[in-house]
Amino acid sequence: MYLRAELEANVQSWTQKNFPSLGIGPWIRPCADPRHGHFQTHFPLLAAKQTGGNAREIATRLAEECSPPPGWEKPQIAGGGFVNYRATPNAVARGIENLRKDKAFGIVPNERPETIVVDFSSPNIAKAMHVGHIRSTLLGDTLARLLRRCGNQVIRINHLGDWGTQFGKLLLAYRAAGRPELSNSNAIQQLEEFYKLGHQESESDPAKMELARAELAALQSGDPERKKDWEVFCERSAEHFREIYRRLNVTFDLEKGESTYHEELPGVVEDLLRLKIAEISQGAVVVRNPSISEEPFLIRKSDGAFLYGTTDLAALRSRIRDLHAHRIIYVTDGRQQLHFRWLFDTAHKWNQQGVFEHVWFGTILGSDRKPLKSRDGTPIKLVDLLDEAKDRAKKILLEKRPDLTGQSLEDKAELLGIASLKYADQMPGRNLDYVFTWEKLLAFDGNTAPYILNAYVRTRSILRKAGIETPPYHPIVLKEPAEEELSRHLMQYGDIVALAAQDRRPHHLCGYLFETAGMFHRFFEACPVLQAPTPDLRNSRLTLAGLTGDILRDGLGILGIPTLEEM
RNA sequence: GCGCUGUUAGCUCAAUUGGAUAGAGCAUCUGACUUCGGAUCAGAAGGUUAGAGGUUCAAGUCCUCUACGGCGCACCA
Repeated sequence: MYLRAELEANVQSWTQKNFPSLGIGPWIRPCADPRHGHFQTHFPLLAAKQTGGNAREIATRLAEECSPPPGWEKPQIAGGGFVNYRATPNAVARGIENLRKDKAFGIVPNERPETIVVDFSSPNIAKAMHVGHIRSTLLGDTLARLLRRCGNQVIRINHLGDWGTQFGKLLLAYRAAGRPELSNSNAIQQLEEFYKLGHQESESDPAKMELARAELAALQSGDPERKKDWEVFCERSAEHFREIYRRLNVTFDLEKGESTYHEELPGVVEDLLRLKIAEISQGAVVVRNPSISEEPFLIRKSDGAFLYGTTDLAALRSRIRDLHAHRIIYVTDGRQQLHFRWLFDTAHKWNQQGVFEHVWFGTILGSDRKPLKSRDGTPIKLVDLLDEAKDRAKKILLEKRPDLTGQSLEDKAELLGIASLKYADQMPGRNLDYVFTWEKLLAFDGNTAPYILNAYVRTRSILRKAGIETPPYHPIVLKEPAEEELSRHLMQYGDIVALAAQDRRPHHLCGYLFETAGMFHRFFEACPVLQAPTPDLRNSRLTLAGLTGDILRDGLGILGIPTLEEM
């Protein structure tokens, strides 16, 4: 319990006793303006509104009857019914000493942990990953880590697009070319070209379209030769994905393609028909719900083929039935909102017991403000983006660190480039569309990963110079405003992580870490550590610097950004 | 047409979910150091939160309307 939480507990016990009908809060939040205090509550205003009482009177009672924890100043009443609180430097120092001993840095696990499936990334077989995949991959990865840190059991799933109609066109062109060997180095590029060829041919020639359909049907009914081709496509694609995920350091617990559910699809549709959830309309099988949309949700085409939604229903059921998920979180582009409303609505009618969430993010747009699409335009390949990130980082490193050469230069460039990319992608709120520019995604100045990493490096450098291996535990003494402000800020870490997890919005954590780094830089200017005026102060500042470093590393780690000891 | 979503400083974004005087970065200008790592810090300037009404002690945030973007609306995923 650190600072806010201590005060929260006191205030809650008072509000529970005096105003039980208002719920349990939380009531205490940090002051936006430090002149008012460190923390504030506007509880009296809410209580007055609900009970018809007088806000200032309630504020007075709260201030007088509910004393803050020891070491806090007397609460002050302000405005129409705010109560402001201020912790003394001693109380702050004690809080930091406790936080320093807490291996979780103030992150409190859920009281009721859940098994949560996070479904993210989901690239398509036989296609290169491109910028359109980056947000789902990074957001899903971070959410999985956030939810796990909050005490849940998390299952990360990559739901690969390995069974769509694109395989008919791909097989058509591939087989027409005599099923050539796919080279190790650029198998994906070859596959993309075959697909493009098959697509063009079948779009311009109805007979070819029929052939493509036949290829797909043959594959789906288990023709051995086509099955074998398809397996090669999958294997080669997996190699490509593995390399990207290795560089991004993203992992999955399960990689299950859509093909996994192929056999279950007829049963799903029959089930829904039998339960009168679905009906036949114009030869197709559909689910209706006018409150969602006039148009129905299609789960079987009139030619008998199944769709995206059918596969998703089967996958959803499997996650509940086989993985015992309480909650499934789908991380995709916002354009799929309607699809997921239909999916969740149908799943509930189907009596699938669970909580389903669509965590969506804005579309990545090209410079023309139109979505970057994979078929028209030129989507930037993820490999190229990662390489460019590394190159730009290397240029800056060569300026700042001319002593670096060889492998250590390569390694640092890779780390810094990808760190910047990851941070830039996660820093804006997730429901904004964003226009893709190299400059924005690969910035190294201002609110960026290098700024935060530099603060971390400074914390490590101080400890190194002091001859200390691991961050120490010393009593905390706070003299300067900069160190007190930093200390109070560090104690908000747990609250911010909880907020980011609950909201499924990691950008809160980005903002917090940026502020933390800024406060540390200010502390660094204002408070000499190694040359501190007294040994007690030196020890205190060493401890504070160590703890700041630990929290920066922990927070960046949640965002999937590794730290480095020097840069 | 219906639905979803957005519009905040020149640009890119925040704002603890209805709280007090809307904050950062970039760009511009001015300062600080013979550095516990300058990939830093301090300061200046920059705003009718798209517009108009409404709800209330309090609105960038909620409601209504308008304008302008983006997206989605049966056999693609």
